[in-house]
Amino acid sequence: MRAPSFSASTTCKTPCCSKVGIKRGPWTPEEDELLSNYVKKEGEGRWRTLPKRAGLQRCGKSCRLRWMNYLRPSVKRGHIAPDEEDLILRLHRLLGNRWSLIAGRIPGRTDNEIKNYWNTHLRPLF
DNA sequence: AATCGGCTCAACCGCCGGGCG
DNA sequence: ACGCCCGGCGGTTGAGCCGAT
Repeated sequence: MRAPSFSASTTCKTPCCSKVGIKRGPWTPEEDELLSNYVKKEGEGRWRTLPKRAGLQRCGKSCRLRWMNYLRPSVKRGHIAPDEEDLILRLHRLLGNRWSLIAGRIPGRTDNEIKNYWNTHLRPLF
């Protein structure tokens, strides 16, 4: 888990967290529920204004990331099977660090998950 | 039982390209 | 034709977990 090492107004320079009252860090089940329900009802997109509409104290990018990587029904989550690992290896040899391209060819896996898997399990082998 | 170090992985950041007014 | 804004991408971070000492 990550604590927002964040002092309200002075340090952060990025657009998405420069506003006070915008939450960062790990998502709670309540937030997941809010986001999940909203996107299922209204569809994906319009991320920047979504948090307000959904009643979330988050920036749009954070909502998008959370939905894309964890809440979307199509994401599989969990252990990478041997054939999936093999696919990742072959695709990476072919494409390099184009994680989203690789993810696009592995059903149910996200670019973030594949990138993590590569960095922690596979890259040390090279 | 307590501490230490390595690893995991959810979530962050900055940057960039494309679409749209 | 040309900025501006947004979403998408790749790289990076660090709290918490877990096994070793």
